[in-house]
Amino acid sequence: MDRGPTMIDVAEAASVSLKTVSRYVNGATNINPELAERIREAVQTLGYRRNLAAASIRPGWTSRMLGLIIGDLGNPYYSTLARGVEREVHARGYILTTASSDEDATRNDELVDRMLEQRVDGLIIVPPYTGGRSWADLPPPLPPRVFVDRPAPDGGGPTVLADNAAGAARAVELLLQEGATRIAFVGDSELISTMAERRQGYEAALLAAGVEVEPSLVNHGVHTDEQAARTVETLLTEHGADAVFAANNRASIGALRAFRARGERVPLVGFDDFESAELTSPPTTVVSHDIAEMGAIAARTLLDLIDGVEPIERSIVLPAVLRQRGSEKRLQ
Amino acid sequence: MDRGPTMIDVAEAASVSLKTVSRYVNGATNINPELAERIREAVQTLGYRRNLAAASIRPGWTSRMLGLIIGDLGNPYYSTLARGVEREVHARGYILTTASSDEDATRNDELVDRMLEQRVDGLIIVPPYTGGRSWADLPPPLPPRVFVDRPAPDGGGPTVLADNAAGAARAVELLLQEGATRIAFVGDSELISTMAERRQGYEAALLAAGVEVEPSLVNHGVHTDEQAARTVETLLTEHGADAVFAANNRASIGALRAFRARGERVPLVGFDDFESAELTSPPTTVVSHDIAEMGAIAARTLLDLIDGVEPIERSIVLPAVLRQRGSEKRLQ
DNA sequence: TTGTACGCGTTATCAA
DNA sequence: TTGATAACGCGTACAA
Repeated sequence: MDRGPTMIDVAEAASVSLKTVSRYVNGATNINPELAERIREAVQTLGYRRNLAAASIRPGWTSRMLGLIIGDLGNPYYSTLARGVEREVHARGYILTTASSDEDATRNDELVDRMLEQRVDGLIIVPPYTGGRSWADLPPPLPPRVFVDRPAPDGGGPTVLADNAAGAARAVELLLQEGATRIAFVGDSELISTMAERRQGYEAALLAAGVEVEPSLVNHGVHTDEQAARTVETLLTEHGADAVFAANNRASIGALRAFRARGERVPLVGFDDFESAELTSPPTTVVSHDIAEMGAIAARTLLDLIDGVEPIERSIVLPAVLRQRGSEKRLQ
Repeated sequence: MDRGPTMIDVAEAASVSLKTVSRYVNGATNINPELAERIREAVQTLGYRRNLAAASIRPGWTSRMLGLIIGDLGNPYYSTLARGVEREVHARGYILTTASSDEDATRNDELVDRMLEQRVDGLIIVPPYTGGRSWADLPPPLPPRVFVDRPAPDGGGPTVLADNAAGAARAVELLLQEGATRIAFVGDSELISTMAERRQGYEAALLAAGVEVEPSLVNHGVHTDEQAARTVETLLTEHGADAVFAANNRASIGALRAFRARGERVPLVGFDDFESAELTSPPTTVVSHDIAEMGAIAARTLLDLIDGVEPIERSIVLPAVLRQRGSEKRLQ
């Protein structure tokens, strides 16, 4: 099997020593121009390509590869985050290996192991919903690592989060201003930290306004648009909900489907923006944060960590902003 | 700097030779159970992790890493494709490094070089719109590689494509059936092969129906929704278009925006599905292909190639199917 | 079944 | 400025 020419081949072709080629390849300046030219030629004609894997096993050298583990690359939320990470990482000369954990803790741990065996210089991880190994139990040396979107697991590390509670409260306040009194909460499992926080924000806003929290209006465990649509339908027909806070974009889309099927809508505010929120009738109001920026910040934090710069804050929280588009209003 | 324990450390701790540890780690069966147990313990207590980068430089061994280069990870179209690739790749024990070329040929070539230096076992590439290096000019050995979504460049390799022309023709036929006679084409630059093919399908369908192709109705170079919205507005007010074929999803979204701004719509069929096509009023009819499946097929083709199995077909073409939802109809 | 010795492609030391 | 030689962590002939 042909593995391509090596430095030795180049050295022979250029009639210089191995070390001189190494110097040339690594951009050393103290090289006789004549030899440099011979080496350049040899590299050209042989089609030499350096072997970074071989270089990386030398002491003091690294792979200049980073690992990113997210829930699902196919989910626009995470791919946007990945894009933000990628931008920063490439700007600093690293490449990125990406993998989806499918929110499975075991799978997540396997991917961590695999990437560490591949000797990535650091990891950016969106922790799976629940469970998984504690970082405190891992054998040293622990790699530089940063957690995003959800709190770091036990023994974790620096974390970049969105302000879920404040964002949710902001959404609910808006619905209250519009005169709603029976605001439904529709979201995924409470075991997901973002969901629990958004739920807290929802309750805090209600309490602050003197509105009682009614358990029958709070719905967790909604994984798909279809489930969300059925849930919203039930909330409207059986529980007298007069507004909906959709705690993620699947819930928003489900609510919109339910409205369409019913031919009737109530005020709606969602959490997380989605591609065509502006195309719905009326356009959908959401609270959302800059996901790509969240990824970029996580990447910068990790790269700093690799360079030995400890982050000032152990946890960075990004604000969620309101994008008011009309769906929070009552029907005219 | 601590680089973690090596096989030598494990061998010493377990009082066995290096080779026995190597055998153990690689799952050889012919090991004295007693020694195996000692090694297991040593691995456990030392927290040994194998160094795949070091292993990969041995003859006959590889990195078990694959590279994927796409236009933009943040674009749902490509992230869906990436997810399809990832699924197959992980199932066969590989990890995937992903990178966005931003449709820049030079950037694409740089990424190819970097991944080859990192010694990936193969590459999956969405070729940038235009230009870039010819594969025929690259020095051997050329890595296993597969191209997706657009035709392979000069000297390329196996390719997985969608049937753009047939899909576009199908969309236009549907609009013709609804009685449209002045069907506008709205899409991105003709330099993008998918766009050129969709344009061809558009013209072929018109000609087959005996409808003349009118240049003023054909619009290339639309990159954003905003541009598309303005273009559609002009088509409706100044060129008497009575239907729109939107050649990608940005064009679809732009058309929907223009309709909303005007408070009036004409029949519309788009190419490529989008997240909330079912939420628009009416739901948007599209022709689309299975992007994740396209990625999965590309991945399988590459993995086969790595195993020495040449693909039967040099080019695999996936059908585009019609998802009829109502937007192709005239107003009642 | 186990171990010694060597090579993979690269960079670093140190003497020339 | 250059070059011989020794690592880096690992897998494998080949000998024991």
